[in-house]
Amino acid sequence: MTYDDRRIEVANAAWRVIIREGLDRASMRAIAQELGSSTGVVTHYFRDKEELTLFALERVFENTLESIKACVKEQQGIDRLEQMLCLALPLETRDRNDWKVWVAFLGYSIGREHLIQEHQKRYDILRQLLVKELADLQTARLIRADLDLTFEANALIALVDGISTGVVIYPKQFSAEQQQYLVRRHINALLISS
Amino acid sequence: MTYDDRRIEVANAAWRVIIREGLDRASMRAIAQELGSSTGVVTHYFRDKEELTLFALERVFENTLESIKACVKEQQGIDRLEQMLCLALPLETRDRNDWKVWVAFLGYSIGREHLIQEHQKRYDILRQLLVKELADLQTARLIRADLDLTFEANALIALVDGISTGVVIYPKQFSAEQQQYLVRRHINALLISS
DNA sequence: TCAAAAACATAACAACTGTTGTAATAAGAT
DNA sequence: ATCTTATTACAACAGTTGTTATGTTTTTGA
Repeated sequence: MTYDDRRIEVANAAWRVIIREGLDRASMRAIAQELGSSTGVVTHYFRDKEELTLFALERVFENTLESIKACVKEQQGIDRLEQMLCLALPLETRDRNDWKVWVAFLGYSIGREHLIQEHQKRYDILRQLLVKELADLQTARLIRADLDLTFEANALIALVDGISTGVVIYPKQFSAEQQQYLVRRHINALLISS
Repeated sequence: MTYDDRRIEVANAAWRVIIREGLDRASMRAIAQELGSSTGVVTHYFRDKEELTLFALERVFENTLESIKACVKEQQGIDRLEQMLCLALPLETRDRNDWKVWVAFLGYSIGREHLIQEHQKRYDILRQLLVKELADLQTARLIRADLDLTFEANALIALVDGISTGVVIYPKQFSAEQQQYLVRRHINALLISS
């Protein structure tokens, strides 16, 4: 097992503790115990706690981002945009855990300006991705030409964010079909009215 | 000053610390210092920390809920629904602080099942309010008759939640006009298509 | 095979946490 | 004025936290 693999194992342990106990209760000792080792391991692979928790968050983000980017190569047109958004949604029970970590970090960032900036960075990446996607759809004349693409990208992020937060709080709130329907309905409002 | 007034003063101090330092760093001592007194005052008015923090959250919720209910008596029809949702949004810089507390609690609830249930209770209240509102609009034949009102209420909550979270993370993301526009556009999709 | 390095364990540190008990003070009523 | 009660202060408690330092074990590489 390589250094990086072991690092990821530690981060995964942190990931599990955060989901089970909460971010502020994910102590070094709790993470080490979850990993089945001593705190020495944790401190050996991560300079301090912040580096560890940020790495765990980065992994959650990067994982879904990659699955989104992968989808881009397989789909086309409006379906592609819809698929991209749906891949970010907690359609399956499994995906809900990633969103739990995300929401935990969001709340943890209140009152910590540098963590807020971390989130801004990630939202920026998502926004760029969506703006690019919307621009393609616009040149293909599939969505309206008078749209403010940055604004619409933000609106799509807010849509996914709102749905997912609701599902994290109360899983039965939206079924997978209902989540997809909301995305479709939102996108429909962007289409060329013909 | 009555007992309840003083209680609220303590809760307001907690509210300020949560916004400034974060929920997990809002210690009894930090709150007492913000209040300009000793921790004895804090423990005197609240059994324990959870009672205090939940009271602070309840106040945030109750305040916006009351302003929403007040608006109900002054407006009518579709405008009323729109106004209700806009009152929950962080249109002004001031409102953002309440949303910061809300988001902080949301993240803090991850891994704490009883806090999740607290949030469910509050979402239930909002949902009931919106379902009732939508039902009135339906009987007035202002919105489509084939809508699942509970689902649509949840969708509206998700909309407001998503927008507000975005604004908390990056205030310039949505101007007040843009927030209102998103609400209007969403509502438009519910109208009778004529 | 053997030294060098990486990986892990353990313990101690100081700082901070919520809570509790006790004492001091202020307010109000009799 | 005096007794009672509400309010506030302070200190101590036991527990937890992140971090650091110092060992111990294991692996690696020549």
